[in-house]
Amino acid sequence: MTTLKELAALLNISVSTVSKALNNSHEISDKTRERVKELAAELNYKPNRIAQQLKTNKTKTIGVILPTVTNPFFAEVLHGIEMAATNNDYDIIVCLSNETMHKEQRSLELLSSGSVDGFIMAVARESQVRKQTQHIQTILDSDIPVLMFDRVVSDINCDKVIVDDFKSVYEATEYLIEKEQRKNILLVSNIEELSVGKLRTKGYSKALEDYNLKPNILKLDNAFDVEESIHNFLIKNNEIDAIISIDHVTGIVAINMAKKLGKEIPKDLSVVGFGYEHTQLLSSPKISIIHQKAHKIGELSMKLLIDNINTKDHEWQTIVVPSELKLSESTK
Amino acid sequence: MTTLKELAALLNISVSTVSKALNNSHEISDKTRERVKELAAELNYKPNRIAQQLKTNKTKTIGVILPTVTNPFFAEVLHGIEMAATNNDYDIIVCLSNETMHKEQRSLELLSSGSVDGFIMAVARESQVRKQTQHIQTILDSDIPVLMFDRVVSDINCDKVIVDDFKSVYEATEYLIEKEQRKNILLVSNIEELSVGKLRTKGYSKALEDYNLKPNILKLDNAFDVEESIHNFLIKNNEIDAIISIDHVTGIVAINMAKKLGKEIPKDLSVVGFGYEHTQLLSSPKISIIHQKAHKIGELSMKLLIDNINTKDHEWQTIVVPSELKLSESTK
DNA sequence: CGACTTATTAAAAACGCTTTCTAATTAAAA
DNA sequence: TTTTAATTAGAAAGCGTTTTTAATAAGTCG
Repeated sequence: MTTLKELAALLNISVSTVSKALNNSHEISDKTRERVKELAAELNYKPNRIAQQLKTNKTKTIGVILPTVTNPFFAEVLHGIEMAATNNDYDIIVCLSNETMHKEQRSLELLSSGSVDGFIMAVARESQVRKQTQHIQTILDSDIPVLMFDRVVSDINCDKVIVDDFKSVYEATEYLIEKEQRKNILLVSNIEELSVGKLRTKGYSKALEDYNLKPNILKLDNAFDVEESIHNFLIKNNEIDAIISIDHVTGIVAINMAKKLGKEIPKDLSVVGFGYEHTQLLSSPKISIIHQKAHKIGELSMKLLIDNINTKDHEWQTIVVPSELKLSESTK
Repeated sequence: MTTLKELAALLNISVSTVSKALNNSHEISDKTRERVKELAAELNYKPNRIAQQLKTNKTKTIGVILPTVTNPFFAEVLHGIEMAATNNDYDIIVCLSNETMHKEQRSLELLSSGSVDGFIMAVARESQVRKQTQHIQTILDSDIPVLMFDRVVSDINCDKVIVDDFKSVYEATEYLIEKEQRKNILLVSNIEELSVGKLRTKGYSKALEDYNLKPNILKLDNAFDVEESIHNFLIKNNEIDAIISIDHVTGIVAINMAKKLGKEIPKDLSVVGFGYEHTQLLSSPKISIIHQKAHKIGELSMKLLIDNINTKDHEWQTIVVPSELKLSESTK
């Protein structure tokens, strides 16, 4: 690795001159600037980024802490984050909490000692369920900006990018009631424990309440056999004429189970799930989905955080990214 | 942020003593060590990692360059990489090439100037197709270790972790022929363009050849409507009694289309696809899959790279991670 | 022509840490 | 008491940059 020192020695000038020349300082004459740049190019000189970071106290790196990356939602968000980072000349250090608090805490602690300029995170399930988020507040207290997305802690003050979970499910439910005249709408969920799960369920409940219908919720968070659970439930509750799944698996399973019971979709039963573009291809008929703009969430998060970092008096914002109801073949 | 200097000043001792005390040097007496550690704990001192990295010339960070992370295979690999990294006290900086060469090159260049101790990468499609991999060789030439997984450049010498694409499909095909007496086996693919796609197809072709059966391949790389294509194909080729899908989508679609045509699975038709744990839940009957040990690939890659970094005379290795045929309900 | 800018380069300090080398103190040995 | 060894602490150099300050040469002006 070539260093400034080496360049300086070879050119018989001082280190500072070399540095300034490479950074196009006006203090340096055109002639020496040329000489320096020429040699630098020849020796393929690249400034050592660690040294720069130490000196400037800026890393141009963001710590990204995700519960998991095998969930397509987080994968898509990560994609958005990475793209926005690249566009702004930032790198990302990715840590996976695996939904545990101690891993989340460990990553925050480790990276907060100089490695990153800020954090983007979705809170681990454990931290959220046990309401233990002191470790996050600690980071904020030491003046490192944190942005939370999707899974958010309400009593921590920071930038947030969230999804309109309540509203999107409310509207999907409303659609089934108003446009399709459904009366017995079942909600299926395997994420009831999560804050987003609760919000989505509330959207559903509120809609049913507003239309004087009776709610029906099938919780599968710890179900041993999801297929069988749904299958049995549908047998016992034959009056069900619509299903809303608030995760990206149980909706498709519900379609399969309903078909198995001889139900015609969407004639006898409508199904709406959560999902992404290619999710729809995995069921027949193709499932109607509530599509979260995961990529956009990632992109916006990164932009907002960078803005926060570069602005003196940045004020906390909460951005809501609306989801889109993408109707397909599993609804009328 | 508390620094060594501050601690030293408060304790009225020198910076070097503080440093040594915190690092448990034998040169420091128990008494002062105690004093130092106590104050450090009180002020929540954490050594600045950037400074450490500059001083020691080790970052304990690995650059991970992936074509994408929305493909479940790479997501799973990333998960494995991250876990192994954590277990060995390493961080990862993740870059996505989006399958383009210039992004891949940019990331390599940027990170190679001090930011990481090594790279793990799967070559971008563009680099692979155009056979432009000089930028990777450049990194190796500057003595930064690189490990390639899955998508590999044969004429670059470095550690490699690959999948037995040919063999796994050969054996799955063989299984259908020998154990299930299938005679008309169709291969469905939407990744025919990729090197892995070609390898998998070869495994299928070879098996059919060895058993004197006639191959039947349905390419859907650019299909406008995957469902319809498969549906129509099955109508026109009613003799098909088994399907192998070499991606993680078309297998499930095939199951759905076959059911639509009144075929009973697996009685009339067996289906084997590629996939991961939760893929199986998305079809009914649950699809039998060739399961790539993506997580293991990631884990092994990281371990091997770290070994490379810490060993003086490390010799290049190529590790093959066998895939597993996970039979489920879509086969007899 | 001496004081005063201006342009250009060099020197030095600093970022926060590790580590080697040196110095001082104490205890043990002679 | 002197010598030697062991223990402990400090000073200083250095990692590769950036940036502030100082130095030198050259040009400007009254």
